[in-house]
Amino acid sequence: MSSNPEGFRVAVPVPLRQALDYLAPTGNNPVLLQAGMRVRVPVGRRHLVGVVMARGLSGEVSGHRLRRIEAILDAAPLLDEVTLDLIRFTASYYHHPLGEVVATALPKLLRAGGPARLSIMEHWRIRSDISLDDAVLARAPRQRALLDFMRSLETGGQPVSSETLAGFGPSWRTLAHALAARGWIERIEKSPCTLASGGESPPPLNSEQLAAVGGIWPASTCSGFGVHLLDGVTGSGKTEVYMGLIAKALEDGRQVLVLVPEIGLTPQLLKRFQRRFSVPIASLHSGLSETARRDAWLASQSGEAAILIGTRSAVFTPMPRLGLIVVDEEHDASFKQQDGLRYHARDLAVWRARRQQVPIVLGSATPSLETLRHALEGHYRHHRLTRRAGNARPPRLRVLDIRHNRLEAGLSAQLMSAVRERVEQGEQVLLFLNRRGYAPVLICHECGWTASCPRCDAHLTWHAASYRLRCHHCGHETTVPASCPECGAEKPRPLGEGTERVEQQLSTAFPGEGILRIDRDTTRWRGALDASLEAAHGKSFPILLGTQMLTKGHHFPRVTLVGVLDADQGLYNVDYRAHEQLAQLLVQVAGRAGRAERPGEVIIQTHQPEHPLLQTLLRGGYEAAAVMLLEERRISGMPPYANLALVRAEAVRPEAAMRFLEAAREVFSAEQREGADVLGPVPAPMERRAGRYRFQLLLRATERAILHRWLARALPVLDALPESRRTRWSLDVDPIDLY
DNA sequence: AGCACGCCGACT
DNA sequence: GTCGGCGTGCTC
Repeated sequence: MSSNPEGFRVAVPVPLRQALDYLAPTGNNPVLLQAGMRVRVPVGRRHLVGVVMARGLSGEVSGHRLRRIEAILDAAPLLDEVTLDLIRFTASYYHHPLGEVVATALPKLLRAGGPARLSIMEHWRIRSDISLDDAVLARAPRQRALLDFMRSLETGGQPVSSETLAGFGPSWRTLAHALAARGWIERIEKSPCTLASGGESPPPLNSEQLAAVGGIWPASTCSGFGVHLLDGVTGSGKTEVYMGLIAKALEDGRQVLVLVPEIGLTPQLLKRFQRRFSVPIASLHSGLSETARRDAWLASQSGEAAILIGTRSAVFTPMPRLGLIVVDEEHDASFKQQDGLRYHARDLAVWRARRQQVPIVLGSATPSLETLRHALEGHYRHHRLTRRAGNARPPRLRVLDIRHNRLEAGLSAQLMSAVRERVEQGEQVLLFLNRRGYAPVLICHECGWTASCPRCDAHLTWHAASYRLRCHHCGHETTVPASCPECGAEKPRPLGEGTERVEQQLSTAFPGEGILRIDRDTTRWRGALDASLEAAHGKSFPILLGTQMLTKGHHFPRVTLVGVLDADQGLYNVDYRAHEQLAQLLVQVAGRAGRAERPGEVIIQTHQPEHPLLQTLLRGGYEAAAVMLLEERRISGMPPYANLALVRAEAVRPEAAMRFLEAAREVFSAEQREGADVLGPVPAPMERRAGRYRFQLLLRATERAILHRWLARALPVLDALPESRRTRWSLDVDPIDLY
């Protein structure tokens, strides 16, 4: 028998590193209160929703200061032990406040203390068992119109939500009830999961695919933890391997977590899974309402959903019967959160797989150097898919030396004639330029003045369509000056080119040919990207032109030529990851081209045709280039051969940020041990952004454990520094770029 | 993060 | 004499 009062460790949403101690609530049997339940607790003068992390008190706070839990919000733990462990690990690995990690793990509605109950979701479905009476319908044209509307959604017998039906018009409900009265449609309360029709039989897998499936899930039951790199060129059927594995996991009664990048591919994958599997599938992505997010989360947490497809934050969703994790396009930067809690969902997924003893598959045509190193050194199993479906041949890459060429809006004569040839043959061309707007710089040819952002160290981009100058870093906007503000000369001129200018040039060169531009400016509105991609698949646009957006995920089977207008951007970039990203980008765009009958061609315009990265990529493909880059990283002592953490600081007055980082440097130096070094503080590559001056301090260690012990010693000292409150600063463990 | 407390300038 | 500026400090 202990005389200690019953207490609990509660994580609350405040920027404190640890959980707080609370006494058990009154009037309840404390045995009922378990780790993973939400509670309401007093914090200062406020009342916040927290999550019980553990039973017991830390003992760091004297008894008379302890306060009592006010209310228990859950009858059963919302977060299981695995998820609580994942949260604890995330907080310690990224050195981030525990309560904020908990907040990331929960959907907003649950974070706010709302009930952990599914909403009742009203849906409507056309009944297939009752035949329609055309004569009756002819006299009820509005009802007929609603029926046609439901059919036009092409849900394949799936119920349609009331939200969707409301798109028909204000009278939809009256009409729906009339149709229901005739027995032609029915109202149902649907689960948050898509109840898949399934049944589509899998295509025969080739030997490589079979070997991958067999190597990852060899037994009839889950074989335990293992990390598998599924390294497959575009079109080699990685998704079929995922589905083969998912089928095995489902047969074993297990749940599957599929993480995808944030590029709107979730619905596409969801549809494919629905056709194949007849199990409930939940999805979590940015397009969902808060209610839908909460419902999908709860369906996964309760075990109802057999498959969860989600972006980054889905890695925190509890799944009681988890049997397999898939991370698709594992190299994609959107798995790393870029503000607040800067976690990498792929890395956390690997940790979670180990914790839950399940296999994890990392899929990519262009694996990150981190993942590739693990695979090459044998820590991860390496499964290669080298054959393209339908025996399509790989695209031919060609470097086009533009040093002595006259370019018209960024297009060389050779590239133009290649485009012309393909267009004349009725084929499709994709041109890639990672710069939107008309021109990145506006310059006065008399005095050399350029339009720059008043709040950033950056030029303003000229947008011709809106006739405005815009800063792509802070959103600042002004009109295009008619004359130079410096010398008064008429009409400053555009320098360099963005997609708008290339589009203009193309429409002059190819009058009457459809040119479709896809970038953030043309797809700003909801659904616009989908509509554009749809249009791109049709025959009306022989020429597609776009930014990075166009290179991810989508395949355009009619494209036989890809032109990369400016590879130099990536070659000259000083960031340590720039070459890796360029190699990935070139291989990914190349993957958009080619089909069985005719191999695709990729033309890369550059001023450095002999650059080792381009040459290695051309001769040996992505893996050869990646191996070369790995060697460079090893020699320069950069990841994955070193472990980095970046302290960023920003302030309106540059001295404030700099003073903090200088103090921080002192602290880190004092705590420094063998195998660690500090670089900086230095100004960020773009020193001033949105009116704030930005500086950074880079911490590097040979071993991960050294870095983390170092951070653990230094950060509490840093927190106590008076300078640390006067400037906005953050810590980025494993930064993916040094900006 | 919030939300207090606290000590110095322009207002009914 | 007070309302309110945001510097400093704390939250079990």
